[in-house]
Amino acid sequence: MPQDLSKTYDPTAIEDHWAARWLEERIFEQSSDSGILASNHSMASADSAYTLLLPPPNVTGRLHMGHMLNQTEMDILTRWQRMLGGRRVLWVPGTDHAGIATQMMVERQLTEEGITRQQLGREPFLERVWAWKRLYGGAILDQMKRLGASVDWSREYFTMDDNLSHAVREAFVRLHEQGLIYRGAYIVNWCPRCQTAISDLEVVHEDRQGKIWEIRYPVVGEPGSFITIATTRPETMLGDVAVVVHPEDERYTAFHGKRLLLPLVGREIPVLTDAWVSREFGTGAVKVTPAHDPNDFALGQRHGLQSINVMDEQGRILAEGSAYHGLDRFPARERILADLEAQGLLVAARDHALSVGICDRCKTVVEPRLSEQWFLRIQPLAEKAIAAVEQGAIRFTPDQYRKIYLNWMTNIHDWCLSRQLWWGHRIPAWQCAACRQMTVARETPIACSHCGSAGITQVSDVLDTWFSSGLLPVTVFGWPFADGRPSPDFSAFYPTSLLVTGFDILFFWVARMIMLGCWFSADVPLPDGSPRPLAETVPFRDVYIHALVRDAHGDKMSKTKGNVVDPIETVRQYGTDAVRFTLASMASPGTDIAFSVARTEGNRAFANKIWNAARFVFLNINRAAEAGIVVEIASDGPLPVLDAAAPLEDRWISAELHRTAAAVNSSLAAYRFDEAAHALYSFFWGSFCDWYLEIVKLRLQFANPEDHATARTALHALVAVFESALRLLSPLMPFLTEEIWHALYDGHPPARSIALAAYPVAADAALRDPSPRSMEQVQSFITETRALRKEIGMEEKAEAPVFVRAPEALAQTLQENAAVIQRLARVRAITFCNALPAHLAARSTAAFDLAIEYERKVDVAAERERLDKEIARLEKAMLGADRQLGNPGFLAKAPASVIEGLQSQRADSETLLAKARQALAALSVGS
RNA sequence: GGGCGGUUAGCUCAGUUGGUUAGAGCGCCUGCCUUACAAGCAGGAUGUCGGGGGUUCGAGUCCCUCACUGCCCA
Repeated sequence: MPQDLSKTYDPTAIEDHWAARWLEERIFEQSSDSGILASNHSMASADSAYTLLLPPPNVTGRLHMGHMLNQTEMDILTRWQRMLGGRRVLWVPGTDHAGIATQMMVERQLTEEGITRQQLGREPFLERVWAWKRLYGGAILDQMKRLGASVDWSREYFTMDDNLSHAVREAFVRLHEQGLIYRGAYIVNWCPRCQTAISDLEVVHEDRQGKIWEIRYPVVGEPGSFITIATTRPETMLGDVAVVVHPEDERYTAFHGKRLLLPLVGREIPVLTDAWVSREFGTGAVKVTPAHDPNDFALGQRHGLQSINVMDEQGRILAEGSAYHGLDRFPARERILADLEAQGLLVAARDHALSVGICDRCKTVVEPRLSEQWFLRIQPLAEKAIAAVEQGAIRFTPDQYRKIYLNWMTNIHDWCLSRQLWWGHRIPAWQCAACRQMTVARETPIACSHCGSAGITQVSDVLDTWFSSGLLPVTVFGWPFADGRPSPDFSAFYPTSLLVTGFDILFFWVARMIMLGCWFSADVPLPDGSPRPLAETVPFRDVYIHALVRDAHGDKMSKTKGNVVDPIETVRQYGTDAVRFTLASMASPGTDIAFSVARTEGNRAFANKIWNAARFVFLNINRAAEAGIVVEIASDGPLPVLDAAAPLEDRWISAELHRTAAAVNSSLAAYRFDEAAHALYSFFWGSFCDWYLEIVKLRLQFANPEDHATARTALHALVAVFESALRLLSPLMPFLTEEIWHALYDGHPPARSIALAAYPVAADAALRDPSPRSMEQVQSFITETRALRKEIGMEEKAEAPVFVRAPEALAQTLQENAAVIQRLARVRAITFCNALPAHLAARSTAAFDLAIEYERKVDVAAERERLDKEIARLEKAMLGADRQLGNPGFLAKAPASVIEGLQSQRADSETLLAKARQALAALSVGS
């Protein structure tokens, strides 16, 4: 006897329980060399595994809707694959140390205590960060656990773990040995607040209203003569080393070779010519500040100019002895402008729209800054990464991201790897105090490799966080290998099957994983010992890029707008299953998700519907038991296929279930989570609950022993279909289905979890069953009868005789299902006749006419309006059909099926039109 | 400046390689506590598929163009 379910569906009660149980029972753990596969292969291979890496959330993070969407999609796919069987399924979780973000959290703490990290010192500071991580770093994974993500928690990693840190060092040293890492002074994006270099990708551009100033630079030795330059950044003039004009700009030909006196500074600078200068922009004369602008830097290189740095790490002016020294860059600008104006050198200030670089993390205006950094020569890696995608070894869904990826990858710049932070993987390079050379080594060296001096110190920079996360697909499976032989995990799980992520980290992470994965796995032999071809070096074979989760109106969620929907809060209100189902049902590839609470509410109602269907099933199992009937619950085997002798509704619902299974399986294979969700929704609600349960009630009679055989068959089919449908729904609503499934088996299910049961797969025989046709006819008759009842104002509970005119075959089907019709349409007797009795309220379809014997209270005006509309619609349809059918081109070229379809539709329209006109006439007579 | 999307019911979105009279959820209107479910049941209304032009026997779907809108890159 199944366990009782509470009267109302309470998601939190069941979800907390199962989330904890799944963890305790460790049902999602997967080893590399054993598992569910009963195979003879001695050597594991990645093709027999379905593997995903969770995009590691920042250790500082809290779960947001984007995470939940991402994890819902991965969880649906892994649960689905796990249930399908045949492959070892592994989903690996972990967190990212998130250099800047984490360092900021701890620095904020220090600020409250009134100290700086510099005062604290590097080692004690790192201790603080680790302490912070131990205390708060697990929050986001705890949230994941509550949501029931079917990851293998035994494999949880943190990017600063010893083994992963060791791998990062190995990767850096190898790249250095391969001559791909170099160090040099270049212009980088510098955040004066974070006080570190940041990558191009971490700079967001904002269009702002700024100004362009025109400033006179006097010509040396020619009083009264000057060039007027135009600039948007006057404060950098302190570092000017030249003024350039276009060589063919006739306005400035006379100035070629002259020298100018740099205002406020008094330094002499040359006038140079370079075709890079745009004659149209500003005055056509540009000041050159190589230390503070990437274009100027390039120009300075071409012309052999000196670079003068006039700003410190915090964006303050660096000009010893000048009045501006120590001023922040923005007040300094005002001061400089004022001074220029006082000297009569500021000739114009115009409004000018410009794009300003902002630090993505702290929103500070980024400063282009000349500094010593470590770079990765990216071209050789990019070539492999391009080839892998062009060869189709990595597929993007939606495909448009392939183009975006290739476009970025072909225009890629060398990667600045160094960050001026303390929290992260410290660069394994030591500088010699004696010879200034760098020693790059796997193990901490004791002496300079160039001059042998013991006076070496490790560079203070750490590596870009994305360097370590880019290595994850190889490092989580054990690379580098201790004995040079690939680890069992690597052989079993690399390449991984799929990466699910958002487009926002396409370049940050996806592209870098492809580059680093292809690079470092290239010399790892395949499990059979053969060399690894490019297609097998990829970190994943498929990339599914999902969209952004927005608010219900399609606006981006943001704290300032106050429209952020907290997933955990929403889950508390509606249940994880409802939120998951909502996200899945809206996850159409390439389209952002407008997350709606109303829709979530609707999906909680869906969960509630299934809950109550389960209660109905259980109620009947219990009633049967009281009558001495024990129902054997169909095991978790394949879907039931019913033969022709079975009752129509059983065959119909079985066929519907098979169709749904086919739809869900093919939809999930194509990442169409929305289609899978819709198929399940309409099956459970539209078919199973609305029709099947109502019909099967007729046969579930346990009072009289003579009904028991019928009831037993009905109950058996009901339970079999319901149990299979639960398995079909399980990947999308794991908690609800787990709870009901266990209850159905009264706590003794055939597997520890429904997630370990078999996934339903459609059988061709069931898909070919013609029974749905007859069932649809019965449904259509019931629906028309109900509509007619409403039309004539019949009370809900009233029953009345009904008359039917229908072709022989249809009449027979209706006759066979008379009991069903009587109950669902609430009619008394059904009389079949050749002509309907006159003056009864009637309705027609192309297939049949029906009339109800009831004192009609027809709203004549409303009915006339309905018929008028109907007639207009049919006339239009007829016209359209006639136009096409009268067109020789159509008849000659269109497929026969289309022509036949249109002809029969035209015939139907014609019949209906005649009936509608007749009804309209009768209405006039009757009123 | 370069590139990529989007525009379908009141709202948020589906709509496969062009093919019969364009769908869903929510919302709305009407009537019902019909013993699984009022988080429910039954019935109902709602679209010149952004505008214009073209290709085709046939266009929401393909092409051109305009408008509006979003994103990415520089």
